[in-house]
Amino acid sequence: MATGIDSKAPQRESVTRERILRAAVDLADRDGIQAVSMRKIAHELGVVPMALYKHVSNKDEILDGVVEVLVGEIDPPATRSDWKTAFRERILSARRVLLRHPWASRVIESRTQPGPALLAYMDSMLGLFRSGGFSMDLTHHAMHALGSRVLGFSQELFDDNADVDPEVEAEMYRAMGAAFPNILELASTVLHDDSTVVGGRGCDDQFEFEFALDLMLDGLERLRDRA
Amino acid sequence: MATGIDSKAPQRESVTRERILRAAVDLADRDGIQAVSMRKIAHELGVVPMALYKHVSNKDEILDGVVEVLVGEIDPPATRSDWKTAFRERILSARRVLLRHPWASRVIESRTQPGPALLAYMDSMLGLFRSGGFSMDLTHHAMHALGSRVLGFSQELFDDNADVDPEVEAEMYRAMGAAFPNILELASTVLHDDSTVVGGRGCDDQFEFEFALDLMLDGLERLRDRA
DNA sequence: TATGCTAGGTGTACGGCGTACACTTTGTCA
DNA sequence: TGACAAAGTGTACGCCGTACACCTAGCATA
Repeated sequence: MATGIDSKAPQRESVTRERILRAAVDLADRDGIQAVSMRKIAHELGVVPMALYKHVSNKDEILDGVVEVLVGEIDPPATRSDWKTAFRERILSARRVLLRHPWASRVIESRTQPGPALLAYMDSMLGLFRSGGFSMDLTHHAMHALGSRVLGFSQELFDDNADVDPEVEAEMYRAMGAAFPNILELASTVLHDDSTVVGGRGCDDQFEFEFALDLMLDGLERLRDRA
Repeated sequence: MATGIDSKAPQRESVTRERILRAAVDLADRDGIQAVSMRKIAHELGVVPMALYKHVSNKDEILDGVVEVLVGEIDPPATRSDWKTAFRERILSARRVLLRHPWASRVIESRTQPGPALLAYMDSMLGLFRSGGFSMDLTHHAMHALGSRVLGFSQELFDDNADVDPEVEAEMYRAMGAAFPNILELASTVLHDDSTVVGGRGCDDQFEFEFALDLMLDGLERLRDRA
């Protein structure tokens, strides 16, 4: 009681690197990635923007840190499973993280150097391949081939999550019909098939993701066995 | 000579949508994508920033247009080839475009809706699958699986083009050794193997790209034949 | 020839951004 | 008690996209 450090008074919890990262994640979850600015993070913490610079050196460092936080949310690899199951499960765990944080893939893509958590994740994924009997060379190619899929996302060419009302969409397809017959046919096939699919959206993203993942894993396994 | 529209005086060529797009591409090629701003484009055209808004409605429209320009640079599909060769060649042509414009993949990723040129490209690629005897369903999954690879790029997890001097890099690997043994082993394998590779860099990106592409195409072909 | 419309270009301004730099405040220990 | 360092503040700069009012030149019509 003499020292004055008694944790009595709540005294407006002070800023730390960790609180900054948490605020950034929360902000992105709540208001989207474009809401993550030094000013808004600071506001969230009840502090002036420049105060953040006592704990991080710039915004990029915050984004790097956010990626590390996200990677930290991925489950550890299952022990006592064959390499393929363990690998697949871990990727699907990463994917669940990304689905919780829809803005995350954009942030990850924007980073240019991996931090310790991401390195550890990659190292562990490499280890799974090696334990499955893959040569170092093939493991290397495999990781490149998988690309961002090892983190649970794939780069779709355009975001079909845009919510256009079905009427407009139907009109669009009609207009496209003459010029783009294959797209038209694809659209009608997909829309027809998926009447039962969750959300009524065009395609089942989870299915497409696992389809592509298994296509790669099976192909890689075949290459391993051929050698 | 009476009308006054004589094309004698050069009279400082006026702004058009096309000149705006060309200026944007040139600017990105020369100074990087972050240099593409309304102000800089306008400056490039010898005009005030707000003048651009008489020809495009906002910056997003310019970026959409830039993507269309890029897609227009992709070679048309080879006629008289089997589906796989034609498909592969066209993707590699798209890749050449992206290598000419290293900033392009970032712009493409940032777009949310495809324009006419991209739709036409996709339609034609779908057509190649169909002509190769793929069902509409399998074609659909194939396009999802390929993702941005149909446009010639793959989303690498981090950009190993960062130019760190080899000494620093070696030190990094040494430090990593204990914590990330697999990465260390991979790095030494790759660095050893690639002493002859173009540019002396870590990996041969073109090889990795084609490796992954062929892995997918072969896998897809097998699925087609099984059905 | 005079009138007025229109397309294209201008100037100013606003609110956002990241962050450099100089400052005050606060808490700790000698 | 006084010094020092760490944490937080305030102001300012140069960027960004773009809303809005304005000006100007060229043209068709009366």
